[in-house]
Amino acid sequence: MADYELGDLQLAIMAVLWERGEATTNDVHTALHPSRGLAPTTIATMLQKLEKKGVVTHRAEGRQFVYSATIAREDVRRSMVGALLDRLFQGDGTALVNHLLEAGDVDADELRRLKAQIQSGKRGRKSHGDAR
Amino acid sequence: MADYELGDLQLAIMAVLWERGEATTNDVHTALHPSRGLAPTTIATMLQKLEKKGVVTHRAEGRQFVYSATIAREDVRRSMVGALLDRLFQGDGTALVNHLLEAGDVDADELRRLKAQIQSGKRGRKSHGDAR
DNA sequence: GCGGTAGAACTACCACGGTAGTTGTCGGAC
DNA sequence: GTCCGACAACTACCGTGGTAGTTCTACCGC
Repeated sequence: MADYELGDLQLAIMAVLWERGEATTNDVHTALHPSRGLAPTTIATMLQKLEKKGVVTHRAEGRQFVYSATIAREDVRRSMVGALLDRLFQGDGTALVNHLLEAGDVDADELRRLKAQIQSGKRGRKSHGDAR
Repeated sequence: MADYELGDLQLAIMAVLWERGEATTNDVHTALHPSRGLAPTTIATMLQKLEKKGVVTHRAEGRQFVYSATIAREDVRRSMVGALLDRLFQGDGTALVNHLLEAGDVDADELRRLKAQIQSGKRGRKSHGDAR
């Protein structure tokens, strides 16, 4: 059930991988450069660290490495949100939703919409046993 | 607008301070010992680090220090939830609520309750312009 | 064939959370 | 007055995210 705790840059990199399926070091660097302006070696190093950690793998394609995530975004979200929930809200999810409302990160309308969506069947199971 | 990023132990300590208003090193240690079994010096060191960071202050009472938080729980929540939101959900609060539902951290009933509560007036101000 | 270049590998560093031992000090008990 | 105990201060150390320079290597073009 692993407990993933990724840092900021790590998540940014993972995001690229999740969005594209796979990407070379260069792809990731290019994608992140505008917003972070990091050296390519920094990305490469991070990718290596992520690999040592087991959350990404690579495959060689000619001279370059093509990386891809080995864990699902959902899994990371689950574990990180869970950790935050425990640490900051003593595990009380409702308190978090409440906070989100207070902070204006979601508004009541969206909540309403969400609720409606839920009731319209799409819900019921609780099979989040795992995945991939 | 400060950006608080506290670690696990740090939050546990802050939680004690927030709950009690103030507490001595020993109080904190005693409160946390059952769950974490840490050495008293560890707590003391952490308290010092938190103080250097500016999130707690102390007042001497006899020969011991009585610590108290200088920042509100809400502020920490705001900044940490905000960071998580950006990093993991690209800032989409609704996606987080959705995740919470999927993960079973809140259920639709609670959401309904929350929504009802909101509509019944308790809401309205949205003064999260800042604070202290 | 040779040199340049692209990209991986290796190494290094800093900051900081977390953990704790050691030392210093001050006040209270005898 | 002296010694002990409580507690703060100082110092240290590890792991890891983040950052990047330097080195190594292999391919490509001339």
